[in-house]
Amino acid sequence: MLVARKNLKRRAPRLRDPERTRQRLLQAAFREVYRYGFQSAGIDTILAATDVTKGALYYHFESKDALGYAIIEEIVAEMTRDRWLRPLQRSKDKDPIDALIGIVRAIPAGPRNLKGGCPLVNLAQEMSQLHEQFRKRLERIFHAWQEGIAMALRRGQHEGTVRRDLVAEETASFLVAMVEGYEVLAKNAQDAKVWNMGIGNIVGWLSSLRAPGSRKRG
Amino acid sequence: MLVARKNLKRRAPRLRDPERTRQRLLQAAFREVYRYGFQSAGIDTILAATDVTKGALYYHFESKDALGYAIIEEIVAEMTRDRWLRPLQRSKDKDPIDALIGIVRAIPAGPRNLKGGCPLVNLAQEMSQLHEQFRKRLERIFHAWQEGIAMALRRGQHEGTVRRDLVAEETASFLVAMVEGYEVLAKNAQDAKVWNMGIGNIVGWLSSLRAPGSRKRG
DNA sequence: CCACCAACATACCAACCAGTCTGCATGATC
DNA sequence: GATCATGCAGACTGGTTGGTATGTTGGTGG
Repeated sequence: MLVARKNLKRRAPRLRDPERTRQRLLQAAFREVYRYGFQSAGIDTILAATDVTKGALYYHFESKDALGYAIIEEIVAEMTRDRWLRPLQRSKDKDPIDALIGIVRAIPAGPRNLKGGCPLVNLAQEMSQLHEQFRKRLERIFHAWQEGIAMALRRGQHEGTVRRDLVAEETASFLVAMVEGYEVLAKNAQDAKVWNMGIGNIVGWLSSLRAPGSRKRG
Repeated sequence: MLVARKNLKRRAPRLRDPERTRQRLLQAAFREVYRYGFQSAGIDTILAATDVTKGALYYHFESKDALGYAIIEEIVAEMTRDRWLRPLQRSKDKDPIDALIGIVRAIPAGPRNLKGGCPLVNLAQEMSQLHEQFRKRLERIFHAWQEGIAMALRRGQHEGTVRRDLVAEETASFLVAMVEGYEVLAKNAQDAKVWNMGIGNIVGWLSSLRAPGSRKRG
């Protein structure tokens, strides 16, 4: 007598908006990866955070690795562009030191960022030694970041606002290292004071890059 | 008629040296954790790298977490003491800036360290937001590290070799952030040139901490 | 020489994991 | 209005995971 019941309870009317589904997946996956790391982020956990199913995920992404690549190239890279490269582009008529100080000061110190640290560092630390495909993609971001800073510094050297005795690429990498380093310290301390102290130190160092005779700090 | 055969093939004469067994486990676990991260390091993989069995592991360590704590407190902490705190102690009669420059220059840039980065940063990045017990133990190390540097700087200020206008704790944390930051960059780039450039930048910055009138770089 | 305990060895387990497979609804096309 | 590809839904699978239960030694005190 057992009638084979079809137990397919539709959860919601199908969206039929594949691009939107893809974006939802990407965002949820990013949050999970940001929190637990790529390796420890579970596919099922990601799906549970959305109303998307496994079928949809593997329709849009070939594998978990492919999902990771998309996170790096579409979300993490975009964050760097948004926070560093575009502001540097926008302030092409200003003193680059001022622009950099403004950018560093604008990095949010809210509890979320404090807890999770910098997504770029997180992924790089976890994956770059294990997975060459991840490493290459992450390095592109680091490179673009440093190159953006270096370009601004070179312009400043040309315009006379930045000391001419320093090598732009080296100084740019130094700034990146400082930011990333304090990001690590603040994340471990889970304390906004650590981060604010770091900002202060970095800003002070940035000021020391001004060309002698250039405007002093306002 | 099936006689229950005892299939216990002894692998080697029992060592009967529990402390040695514990150390072997710790070292193998450290290597695995260093490579793959704590969460992704598998118990079975660790055991496969030694000739120790699961029974022995769970005799010496209550859980995987306990094993992680031991790695932090007995291996990672010891590395920091060995590389930073003891050299600073030993050079109590020297200029602390010279001592710090020597220490930074002595950080190995070989392919192994380059690949894996700094174990302290690796663990902190992975665990500090997920697991309070890990975070607390790691923070103790960071704190001791910074405090060791700060003490040396204070002594230098007292003796007149270090600028008096800087706050020792802040400067110490800045140095730590720089080292950790370049550690991240070098690990991602997988390139010794990045690390050497970082050393150069850090040494240059350290030199700028000398008190005016104090001996110039030799 | 026997009891006992530290120090393991090994089989086993439930939970979880990334990934697959089959099926089905829906809008576009002819 | 039949056909078909797109865009999924969801059960299932083989392998791996940390952890446990139970057994087995070698040394040692009595």
